[in-house]
Amino acid sequence: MLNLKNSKSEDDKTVLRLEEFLPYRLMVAAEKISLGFSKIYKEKYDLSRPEWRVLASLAQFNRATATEVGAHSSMHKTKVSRAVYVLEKRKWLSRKMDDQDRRVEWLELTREGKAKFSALAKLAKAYEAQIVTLLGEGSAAQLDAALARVEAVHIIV
Amino acid sequence: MLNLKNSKSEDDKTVLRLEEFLPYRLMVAAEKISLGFSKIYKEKYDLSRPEWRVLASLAQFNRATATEVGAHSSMHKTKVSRAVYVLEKRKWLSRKMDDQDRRVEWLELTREGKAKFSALAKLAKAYEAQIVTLLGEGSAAQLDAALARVEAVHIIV
DNA sequence: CGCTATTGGTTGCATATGTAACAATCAATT
DNA sequence: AATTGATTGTTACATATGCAACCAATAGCG
Repeated sequence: MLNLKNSKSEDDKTVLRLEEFLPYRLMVAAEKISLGFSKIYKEKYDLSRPEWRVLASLAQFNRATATEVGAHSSMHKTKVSRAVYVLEKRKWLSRKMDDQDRRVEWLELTREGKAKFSALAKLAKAYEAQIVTLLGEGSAAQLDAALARVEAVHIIV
Repeated sequence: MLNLKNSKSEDDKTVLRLEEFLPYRLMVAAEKISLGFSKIYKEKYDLSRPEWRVLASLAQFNRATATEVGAHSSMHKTKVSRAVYVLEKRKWLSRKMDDQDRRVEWLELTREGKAKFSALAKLAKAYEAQIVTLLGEGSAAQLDAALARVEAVHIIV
């Protein structure tokens, strides 16, 4: 029998529709969802994304090293270093050298940094709630579950 | 996990866990999934992401303007412009001025460009298949459906 | 027509980023 | 103690990016 499937163009491995390609779709979706909130912290608090992430990490940890912040927020250490520098200049965080190991410095939000973060966290939750509403609870739960799977996956390449 | 319900102390609006925040999770997941494939086209074909997207778009359209490519691949026109320049230099695509409207130029992959894309498309499909396998068909379908919802949503901010 | 507005595409500039190299410090081994 | 290696964080450099300004060409409209 003839293999009719092979003659169909949809099976051709050399054809690919970008708008159906998972890495592309995920990236576009992520940029879309992130853009909305980044506008908020950029316009209202003049923060970059790395700065926002450092802020959020320190709010969680109370006290952490730059390495820990980077691990927690999936950022390269140079990004963390630069974001910390800016936040320190703005007096949203303070550094304190470790007594035992003088390579590490402990980062901590100042009172002002904590206050700013609290306000921002409210906006973040409201934004997230808006997204969930727009998606619908069902789709949001689906996305949540799918993301958990992606997070658990180990890609070898 | 998304906190869809109003539970106990976790619903303090001034507290936020970065690793549970949807925009963050989506972005990290997208970077993770995209990184694997970008390594392939960077290392094997010395392509940037914008270049890869232009290549894929032109392979689909056969013939398109830079504006069309940008719309199709979600890229700013300057990114498209620069990617087109590089691909033209490498003789992977050719430009031809429109006869009617001399502002627009039609882009088309050369024979070489098409050949390179065909090879790359195979790798792309294989990569995507690997991701689907790793996620499991169920989670992959979930992700697919959730992404479709995200794509359909209109964020107001 | 002739003026203005719009569109397609490029480029200058300032900013953001990753890589690699670096300084400083600590750990491990001899 | 001295040497070697690893770790923490910063910085110089090259590249990538978005924004705004720009040029060229067309469309709209009086």
